[in-house]
Amino acid sequence: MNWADLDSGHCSIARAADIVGDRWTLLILRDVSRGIRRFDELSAHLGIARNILSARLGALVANGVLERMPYAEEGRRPHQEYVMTPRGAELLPVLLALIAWGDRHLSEEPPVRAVHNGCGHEVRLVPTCTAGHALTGGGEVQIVPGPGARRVDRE
Amino acid sequence: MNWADLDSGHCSIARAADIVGDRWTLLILRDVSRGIRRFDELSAHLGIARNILSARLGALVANGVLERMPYAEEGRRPHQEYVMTPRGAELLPVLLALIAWGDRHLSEEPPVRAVHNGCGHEVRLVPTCTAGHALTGGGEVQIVPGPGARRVDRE
DNA sequence: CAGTATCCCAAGCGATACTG
DNA sequence: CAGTATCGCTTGGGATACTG
Repeated sequence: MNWADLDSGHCSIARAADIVGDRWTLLILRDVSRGIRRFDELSAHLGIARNILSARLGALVANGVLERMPYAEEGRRPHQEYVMTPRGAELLPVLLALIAWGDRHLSEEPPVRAVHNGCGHEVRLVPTCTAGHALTGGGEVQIVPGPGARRVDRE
Repeated sequence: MNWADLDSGHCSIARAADIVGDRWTLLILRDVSRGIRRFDELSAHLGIARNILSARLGALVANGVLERMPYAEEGRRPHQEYVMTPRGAELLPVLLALIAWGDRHLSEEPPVRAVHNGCGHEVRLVPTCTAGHALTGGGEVQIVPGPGARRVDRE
């Protein structure tokens, strides 16, 4: 099989990157997942322009990653919040992987940590082979085409 | 502690996204990790403009993610290859996480798979708490500031 | 409070031509 | 083969003002 014939654009990485692969989206998801959920809070914390934030939130809602919900707590004015959908919550490993790499290679001390809600201990991503082997992480993994791979049309 | 006071820009996610968070870089790393390592091969497979590819490769080398190596196999003209550094190899979990999410939510059938070199079985990322709890993945993880977090200067 | 509406700039990108 | 050099377009993004 010729690797070079596999359509690069239909790869899951490419598709996922189309949704979360811009300068702000991952940071929005980080903030939402940590409890910053209102438009003005996000705007202030991220330092993002309001129109851009609006566009990003709209796209994330359209892609089913976030959901926009009206909140009405008693004694306060009602307001909107953006919350993770299940699909959005499943993006967490992406954030964890970036945190792990950034902590290890770009900082002396970790600026953020990921912790288990229950016990408060740190959470790591352990690459595990379905045959049960734990992978230590040095060139043991290879990315190969799956059943959904497409070939590029060529003559 | 006031979450909103933590400097969003010094987060590891933000720093990592500065390096890998553009439209092409993750795809370049995917290709390099799968054995597409020469300039023209990458250019052809990705469909990226040559000047952009040049810029991206240069940045990745500058950031210590890739290394540029001259290759001289006998019988063939010598050429250049880009190979993963150890630092680059540690980005693999990011790719795995994106693949997992994209496969699950953006495709019917997985266009790419990650497999263990030794046994050929699929590799998954299992979020694991250092206390030993395996996490099933529904809202059990929280992102919190670490020791290296900085506060924003405000009056 | 939660956005839209404008305006403008800069970066990213694609296409193409050229070079050691 | 492995890039660099230009050019021009298009998008992302910042700043600001405005609205229900």
